[in-house]
Formats: sequence, structure tokens, C-alpha cells
Amino acid sequence: MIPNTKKILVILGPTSSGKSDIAIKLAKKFNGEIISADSRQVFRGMDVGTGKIEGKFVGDSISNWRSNLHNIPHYMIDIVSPRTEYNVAKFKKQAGKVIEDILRRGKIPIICGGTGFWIQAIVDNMNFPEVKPDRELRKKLEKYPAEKLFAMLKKLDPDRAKTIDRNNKVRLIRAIEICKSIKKVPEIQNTRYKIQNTKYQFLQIGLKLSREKLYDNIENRVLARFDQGMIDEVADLHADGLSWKRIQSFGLAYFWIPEYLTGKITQNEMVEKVIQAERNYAKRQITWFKRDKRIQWMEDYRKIEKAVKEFLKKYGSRLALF
RNA sequence: GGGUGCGUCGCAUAGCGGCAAUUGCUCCAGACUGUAAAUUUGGCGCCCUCCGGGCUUCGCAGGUUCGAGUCCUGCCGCACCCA
Repeated sequence: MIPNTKKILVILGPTSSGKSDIAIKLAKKFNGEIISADSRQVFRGMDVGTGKIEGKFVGDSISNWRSNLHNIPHYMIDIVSPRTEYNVAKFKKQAGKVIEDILRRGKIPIICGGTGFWIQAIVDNMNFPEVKPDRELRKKLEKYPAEKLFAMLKKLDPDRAKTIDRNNKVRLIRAIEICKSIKKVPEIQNTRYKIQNTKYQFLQIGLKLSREKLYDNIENRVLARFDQGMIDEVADLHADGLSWKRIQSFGLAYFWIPEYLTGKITQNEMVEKVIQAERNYAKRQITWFKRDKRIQWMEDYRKIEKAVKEFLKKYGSRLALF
């Protein structure tokens, strides 16, 4: 029995479900600090398109925060240049330090975001192999068809080949990349539902709203972002020397706005595409989150607050994980 | 008023007379261990004992044919051209 298991709150949900507002409210109420789990908000200069909260960047990477009206610290926002490669492994390492720092100061870490994989990396304490991305190798392998990559992997690591999605080039390439460096893709250590993170206790709250309402929010939000200068933001990134290709790799609006700015599609087409892409994205997020049965889905703020209160009251019972 | 063309599953498209019918999108469901706003799989007329079988579809109504989304006639609707 661990009398004082450290507690972490997770607020998740698809895009446009209102995560940020709720996280801030909870942070105020329960003396928390917010850790963004958003694979695009880590980048500086990508504000409107990623829906960052209003605020100002202060300090270095670990103590950096954005303040809003209520002065709640936010971490893992604006930590790297969009030129930098960033990924789950880095996020897990860095966010882990932030969590420790927040807990040491007696506050509640509130992870808030929509990047399911990144959240899971922390919640399940996933271990990533110490193999850094090899750009040269990736560039070479990208040219091969999936069948060939699968055949290569089968030779290198038959075990991984058994479970991998043989049509998914991105994953095939990563698996081969790992094999080239350490011979074999390590066995998965922590599987969701089975091994719990013993360092912390998590309460994962998912923001639930009807598909109709969600799609409606998305449209409104996207249109509002255009008013807030999303197109200029993309143009500025390019003016600062970021290639269209790199910008487009960030997806959604960052993919479609360059199509418009380079004259490939009309403005109206672009707006439609962005809304559509955003909807499809929300759908994928929902699919991801749905399979984690530990997530408690709620829509009413009062209920959320109540659930959090109870969670924070409990002592180290493992049951609180669910 | 005359002429021509077109009406196919939410939208858009394909369809030498043997078709429950092509493809894209949407939509729905799924996968996911260092690109995750990425990448990827499946389903999408209805019903069943879902291997397979049954039923009802391609603007509407008839007709030709063993057999019609495909051919013919009429009607309705839409588009364009001539008046």
C-alpha cells in the first residue's frame, strides 16, 4: 500500500470539445498546473492554427509557461521551433520532468490535450527504444512499396512482423530503423489495461459531446480562426523560411492553407477542406480514446469537478485508477 | 413553341442487354510503442442460418426480350441551344 501515491489529472477529448477551459477552471479550483499534451502546440509561431490559449511565453523550456487571465501556468507549449523534430519520446521525457516539478511544489498536474498517443505515453509509462529517427534511412525507405518494407522487416525481426500492420509504411519504416540499430524491436512493456503506472495515479476524464454538437463546434471554431488571422500565420511561417512542405506536414489547416496560398485551390475550397479535415481528425481522436476503458466520459462541469474532488480525496488505493 | 442532352445508393461519378451495379468524397466502425493534426484497415440497399442464400433498387408508367440501369414509347423534372 502506497499511502501517498501521486495524483495526476488528465483532461482529454477531441478537438473543439472545450478541454482548455475546463482544465483552467479545475486548475484554479484545485491548485493545479497545466501540461499541454498537444503535438502541435509545442511549436512556437503556431498559435491560431493550433488553438493555443491567449498568453505569453516566459522563461526556458522547463519553467516556461503561458499565462491567461487567471494566471495558471501551462507547460509544453512553445517549447521548440517548428524547424525542430519533436516526437512522443521527447515529450514523455520532458513532460515527466515537469510533472515531478509540479508535484514537488505540492500542486496537481493537469494533463490537457488531444494527442492520445502522447497522453498514453505518460499514463502507461511507455518505454520507447533508444533509437533516434534516422532521416537518411527514412528517406531511402520511403521510396519502397509497403510489401518490400514488410519483407525486409520479416527478415530482420519476424516477431515484430507478426503484429505490425503490413500496409502502414510509417510504422514499417520505424520498425526497420530500430532493427538496424539494436537488432530487434523490444517487446512492449506496458500494455494498456494490464500493467498500471505504479508511480502515479491517474484520473482520466474525457469530454463527451454529441457528434452533431462537436461537428458544429468545429465549424465555428475554424471560421473564428480565419478571422483571427490563421492565413497570415501560415504566410508568416513561410516568410520566416519554413518550407511549404514542412508547414504542410503539420496537417489540417497547415496543410490546406498553403494549397490556397500557392494558388492550387480557391479560398472557399480551402475553408471547406479545413473544416472537413478537422472533422475527420476529431473522429480519429474519438476512435483512439474510445478503446481506453479507464477514461471516464462526462459532459457536465459540475460532475467533472465532483469526480476530481473525490479522486483527490482518496489515498493510494489502486482502485482509484479506474 | 421547336431542337438536343441528361435524370444511378447523402453528394459527385462509371456502367458493349446478364448487375446489388464502378470510382472518389461524406458518413460509420477499427488499428496504432520515437512522424500520431501523422499513418493505416474495413463497412456502407434491405433481410437471413451471412460459407452462402433471399428480397427490393438505377426519375415515373408502359413495352420489346429468356433476361433491361442499359433498347423502344409516353409522361415528369433539369440543363443548354434555336425561336
